[in-house]
Amino acid sequence: MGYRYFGSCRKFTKHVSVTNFHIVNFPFHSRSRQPCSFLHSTTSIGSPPSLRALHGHYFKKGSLQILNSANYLLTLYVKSSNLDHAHKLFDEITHKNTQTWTILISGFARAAGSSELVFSLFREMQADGACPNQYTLSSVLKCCSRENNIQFGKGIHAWILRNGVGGDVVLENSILDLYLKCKEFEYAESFFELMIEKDVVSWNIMIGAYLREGDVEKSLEMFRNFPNKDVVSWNTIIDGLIQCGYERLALEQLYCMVAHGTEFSPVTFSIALILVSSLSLVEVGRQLHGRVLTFGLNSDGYIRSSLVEMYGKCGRMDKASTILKDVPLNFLRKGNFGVTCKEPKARMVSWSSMVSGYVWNGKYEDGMKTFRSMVCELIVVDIRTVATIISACANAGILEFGKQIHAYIQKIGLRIDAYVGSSLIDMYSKSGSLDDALMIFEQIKEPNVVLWTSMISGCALHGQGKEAISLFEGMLNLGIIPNEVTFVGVLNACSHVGLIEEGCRYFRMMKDTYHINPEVEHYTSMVNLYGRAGHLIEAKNFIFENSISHFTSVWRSFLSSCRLHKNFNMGKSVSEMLLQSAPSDPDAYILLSNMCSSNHQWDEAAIVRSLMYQRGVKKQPGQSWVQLKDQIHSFTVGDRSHPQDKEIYSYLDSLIGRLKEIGYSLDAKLVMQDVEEEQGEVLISHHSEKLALVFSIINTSPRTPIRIMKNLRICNDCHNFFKYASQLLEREIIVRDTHRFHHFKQSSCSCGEYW
DNA sequence: ATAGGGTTAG
Repeated sequence: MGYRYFGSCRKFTKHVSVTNFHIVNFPFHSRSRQPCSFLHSTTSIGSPPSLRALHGHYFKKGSLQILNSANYLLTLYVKSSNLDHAHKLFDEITHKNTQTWTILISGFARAAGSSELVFSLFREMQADGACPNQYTLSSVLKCCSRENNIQFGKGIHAWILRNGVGGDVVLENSILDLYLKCKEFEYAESFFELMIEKDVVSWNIMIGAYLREGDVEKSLEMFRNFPNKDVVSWNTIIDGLIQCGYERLALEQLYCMVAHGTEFSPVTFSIALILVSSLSLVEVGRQLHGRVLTFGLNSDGYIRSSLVEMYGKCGRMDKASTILKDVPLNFLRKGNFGVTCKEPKARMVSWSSMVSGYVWNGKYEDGMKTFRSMVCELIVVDIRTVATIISACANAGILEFGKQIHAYIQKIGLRIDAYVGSSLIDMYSKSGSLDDALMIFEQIKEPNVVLWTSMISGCALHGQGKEAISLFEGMLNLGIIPNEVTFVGVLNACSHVGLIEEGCRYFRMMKDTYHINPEVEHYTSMVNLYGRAGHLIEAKNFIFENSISHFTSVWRSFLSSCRLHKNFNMGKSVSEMLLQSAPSDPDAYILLSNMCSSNHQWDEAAIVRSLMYQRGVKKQPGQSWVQLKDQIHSFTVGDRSHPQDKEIYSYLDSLIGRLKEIGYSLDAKLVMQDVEEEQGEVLISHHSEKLALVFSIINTSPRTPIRIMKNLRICNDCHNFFKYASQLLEREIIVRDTHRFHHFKQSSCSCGEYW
């Protein structure tokens, strides 16, 4: 498994490491009965055209005024998601009864974006003299809880109390859900306590609500103490744990579920597939796939989309593509309404997972092609799906593709909300175009904390510390409450430009004013802040005062600072700790070895390197890529596979010569001791970013900025090389490495020599 | 008729 850029990961880090995770056979029960009986019980009713024929027939006979026939037809329209036709038929019915109103209201209540219609229908219903029953009320309540309309919901609750319709467990569950979704927890809890009859749904609602709030302990306790768990209870707890970031706990619960003898539902499969793909348990994923096929569940659109995502994340795009295209033939013919109404959504998700999958796997051209065929096949994407794709582009740093999607959004007239806005800002700033990011930021009408945070983090990434801070202050002035992610951005911004006092002040503000417990990112940023400024003793004290010496990223940052400030004694005394706590982290060895080399301790550097090889620790191969028109050109060190190979190498040689004339020198010691490369042959002159640079020079017009992405930190020599190149060629060179952007201009770099 | 399946920022 190679390293990839994951949309869900923090910064440009590698995928979660699961090397110490045992792959075991998934303990499915062999005595499984029909796991998903409802798939077989779905009634098969005619397709929409035949419904319209039936409608015409009834209309001619005048039997639409016979309520039973009219209501029956109305039900058929609603069940087949033909809400427009249902509404027209509804208007034709002159004498409506409670059932007529209820069928239409519950139909619209299930659909998204029709809440206003539901509320007005409900008012008309009462004005018409029809009395709402429990079904009507639950439907309207569902609508309220989805739209967070507590006002209208409370009105209904009051109406229920006034009219004494209460006491029904289903209705009370709807009320409970409403208060929980609207975050009125105290009231909801006492309501739950006072419910005379609680069923499994009531418990599931409570457990799900605690998980949405991130209260894992409370929900787990409730879940464990509840004896009558059903499959939804398990699904709720497993999915909730995943959402809260407790993937392993979720997997544990999945195994418990099997041990408990609870059969999987289609939802379980869907959740389980996403879970195993985020843990990279490919083998378990394949077993699940087999199980899905055994049960004939591959016709479920949601399951197919989870399979596409799983294979995409495992790098098996071939498999993902097969699943995307192999829609079972019997599927559309079956006229299975339960499935059809979900199908467009599921198709959309599958296609977008496919696009993101290609991007994650570095197959950008395939990603773009897939996106284009998706548009050609008239698959409508919603705003949130687009956000996912843009986020994948952001992590890959593929500006051109991101721009195309941005253009597509504008073309189809999707309103750019805070969701898509944040992903666009992230995409533009991670692709090196901070100006475009700022432009988006200014366009968004309803900003939220995520939007501000993406802009702040974008500035931090480009070393624009002052701008990040003024944005942050502006956000506070608007009364937007920062969260832990916002502070990561602010602290990073401070550390990138050495604003120690401000950084310390914001760190205190985070703890004291906003009561946010610092996480490893905040601590690392603080250590970076002190270390970069040369306050190594403060950094070390900070590490011990906060008992954060078990975090490897903290030591990594500290070691970088030791190297920067040439404090070798300090560096060596901590590097052992780093090696101990992270014996399989290649960066630890490289940092230590580089530091020894810089201090002319060649023997020690060699020892560190051989230790690394002995322990089987492998450095991830360096890779740089640039985008030219529609194509991504990717290079590894000493790469000779590019069609323009000869041209690139001869230009590179002459460029090295010309740069040497203006002062560039290749540090011989660095060449000898360079451990960035493990191939034995020293190829520092042919590092991937140099190849990418030369390729761009050859293929683009003079003076246009060059943007290069790299999956590792840029090395000392390349950094130096690029500075001279920017001077000689009078071009701006923008390099994104794993930590930040470097803007090379007129022989200097925006990072101020610290990275 | 009530609960559960992909959703932006580190």
